[in-house]
Amino acid sequence: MTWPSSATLLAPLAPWFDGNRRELPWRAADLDAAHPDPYAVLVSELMLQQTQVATVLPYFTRWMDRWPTVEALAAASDEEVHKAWEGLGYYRRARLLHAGAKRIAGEGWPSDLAGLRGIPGLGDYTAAALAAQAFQQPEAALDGNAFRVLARLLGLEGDPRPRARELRDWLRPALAALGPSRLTQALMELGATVCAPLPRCGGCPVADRCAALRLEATGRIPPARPRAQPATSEFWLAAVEAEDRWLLAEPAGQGLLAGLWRWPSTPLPETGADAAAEPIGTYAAAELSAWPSWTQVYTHRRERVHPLRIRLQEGFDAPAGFAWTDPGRLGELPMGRRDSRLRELLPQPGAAPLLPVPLGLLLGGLRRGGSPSP
DNA sequence: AAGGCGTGGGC
DNA sequence: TGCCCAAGCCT
Repeated sequence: MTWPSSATLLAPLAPWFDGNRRELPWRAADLDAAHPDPYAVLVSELMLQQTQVATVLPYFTRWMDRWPTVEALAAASDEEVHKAWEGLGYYRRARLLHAGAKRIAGEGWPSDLAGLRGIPGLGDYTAAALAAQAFQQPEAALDGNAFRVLARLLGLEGDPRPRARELRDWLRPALAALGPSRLTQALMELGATVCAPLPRCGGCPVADRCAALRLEATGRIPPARPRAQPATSEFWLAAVEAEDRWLLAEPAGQGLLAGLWRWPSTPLPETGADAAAEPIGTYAAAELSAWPSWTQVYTHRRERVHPLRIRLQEGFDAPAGFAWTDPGRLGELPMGRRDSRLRELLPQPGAAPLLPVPLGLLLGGLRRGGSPSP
């Protein structure tokens, strides 16, 4: 089918956005000029990948306060970058942003979309978002919001993402006519606040021309994406203390919780396994206590976490991949939510464990240099 | 190219 | 409680 002209169809979005936009710290006041701080846009875009605005706001403010320029970020250490990202999730973004800042600090900003696309962490969407919002180039940034808005307006059945090239070509005249930065942000803002998965069409400036609304198909367009719900597995998560130091797994280079410090952990033994009965032996735990468990949800895993504190009378050499850590440094280490949650529990009194603790398994594995598990 | 990668909010 | 989703990217 033939679509109407993008500039005509989307024209009401420009005045709507000028009158309804949220004030966000990375947004330029003047939407018709080049952005005064492309670095701010870069930081915000990386933080906003798969993350809601409300979650990002405090992180963004702290980040820009600490590293106000791309050069400042380039000079930061990996550990402090991860610490500043702590709790935000998808930590690879922090490493990619750090790497991207180093490149930009050394080589300057790329002048076009292809150059931006080559910066670590910038995919099709983010590179175009930067080109449009920071540099006023008529590049179409299609994120989940834009895909949803355009799919509904045009009445596209099925997943709109495979039609990205087609949609970008169609969108280009409207970007030039309405302003690249303005239209890019208007599309996303409309998707985030009005044309949400559950839409509020009463407040929509383009409801009069929306194919999905006309067809009463906003519930079907775009279609929801199927997701697998993995089974839950159970783990002990152990704060092991000896001679006033804590045993921690050092950051891994890849995989779940890469770049972050973790407490030792081990799966709960199968019911009836011998491990639970294994003697503590020479480890001589002076104190053993537990806190209530919780369910830790990741994208592709669910863990039932049983937090535990073990104080030993004597230490032992940290196995490969582990390190004994001074209490004063504990708070400086970047951790994921699971591990920071146990760190926060430490000052609180625990109780006697309700489940049999496989101390032999856990400590034996550690003493033999078992690989750190996430 | 399908799956891995975190966390919190809304309903 | 459980399920869906969120300004995606990388391999």
